[in-house]
Amino acid sequence: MNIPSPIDTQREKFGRRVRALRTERGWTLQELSERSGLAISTISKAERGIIALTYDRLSLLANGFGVDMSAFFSDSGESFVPGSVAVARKGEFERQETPNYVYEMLFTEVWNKSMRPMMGTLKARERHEFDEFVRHGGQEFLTVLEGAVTVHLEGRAPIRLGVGDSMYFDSAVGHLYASDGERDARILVVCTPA
Amino acid sequence: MNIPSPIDTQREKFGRRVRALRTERGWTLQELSERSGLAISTISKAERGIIALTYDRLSLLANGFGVDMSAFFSDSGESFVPGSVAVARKGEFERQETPNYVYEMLFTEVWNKSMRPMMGTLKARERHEFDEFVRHGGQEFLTVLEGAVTVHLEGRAPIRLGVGDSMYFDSAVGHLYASDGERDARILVVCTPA
DNA sequence: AGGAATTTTTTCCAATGAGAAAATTTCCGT
DNA sequence: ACGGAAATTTTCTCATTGGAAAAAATTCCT
Repeated sequence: MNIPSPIDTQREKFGRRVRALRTERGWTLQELSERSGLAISTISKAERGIIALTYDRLSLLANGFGVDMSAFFSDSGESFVPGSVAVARKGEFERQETPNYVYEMLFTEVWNKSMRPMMGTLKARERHEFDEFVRHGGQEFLTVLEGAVTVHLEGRAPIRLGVGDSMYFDSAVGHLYASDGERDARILVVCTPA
Repeated sequence: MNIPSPIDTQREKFGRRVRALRTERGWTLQELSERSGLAISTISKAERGIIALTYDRLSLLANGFGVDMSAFFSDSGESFVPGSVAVARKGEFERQETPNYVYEMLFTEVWNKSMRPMMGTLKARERHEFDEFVRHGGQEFLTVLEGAVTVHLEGRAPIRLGVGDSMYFDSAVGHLYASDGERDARILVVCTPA
């Protein structure tokens, strides 16, 4: 009856997504059924790719989850499951150390994020090493949490930032951060991929 | 037969959107039919909200238009001028005030960024007003700069965050922030568009 | 206006989705 | 292992969708 086709895998993918959303919250079919108004059996079949939900059921389902419809389709890959939530407690970050920086990458376990946040500590120093400018795709947001920072942008005058100051720029522009004060500086950087 | 319901208006809204997408391109039903593989009559009915397309037809339709499925449900953005740099000094933000929050949007002048950073102050209060959950496309990063915050996520237990804690989640999940301590809380939020 | 070509809507029937309830499986504690 | 409760899948039936073709409406000529 059912000829295997790209649509079927699509459908199955969708089903897995729904099931992930549900089990992640620890809900049973019945609970989701009550929240969304769909029949238990309908959800069960949808999760296994046996049927393709109609638009209106999809809408109800999204409501039941308390998510926007687009959550089902956002093709942020398979890894960042729609509806995902991750919490990182202070200090629970993955440390990455270089002579001049200490970076703590946040949420490395959540793949395919559309943002890569990291906390950085810039070590105080008199004279800067000859760091290379960094260039990459995407855009970059930087804010200073403690201390003072000098941002060097290729082809521009250095920019001094104090606590509470922030910057937003195209990461393709060569860039380089340095602590400016006597003490170490703390910064929060968020990058987007190319 | 058909009892008028919120779903119907939903459905009609969707239909109008599809029709807009099609006429915008100057396509006839037939042309879209050939591109998508759906029958002319099916598209016609869907555009007028007579029927609710199933997931797989929706998928085909998106293909026909050459867009991602989520395009049906979210509005779009354009591009960020390559090489852009913007600096925001502390306090130079655009203030946006509500009874419970004060948000300072950063870099509002840089259009079509791939991130929307904002500094928020959550006013301390005993009992929270009945704020609606907020939902939108994209993903969201939150870190606490001062005070303590309780994050309410639809369908989940509230999450308490202290200074230095952070979260990363799918913005499609209904969410709501509240100050948790005696004092106002300061947070930094970065969103990506849908 | 009239008529032909094109586009959209309607009709009809086969195929598929949706839900209630029964059957099965999974998950417990004992 | 066993029994029972809870969760999931299957079955059965009815309602709705989806597509081919006919009917109606619109557009575009002369």
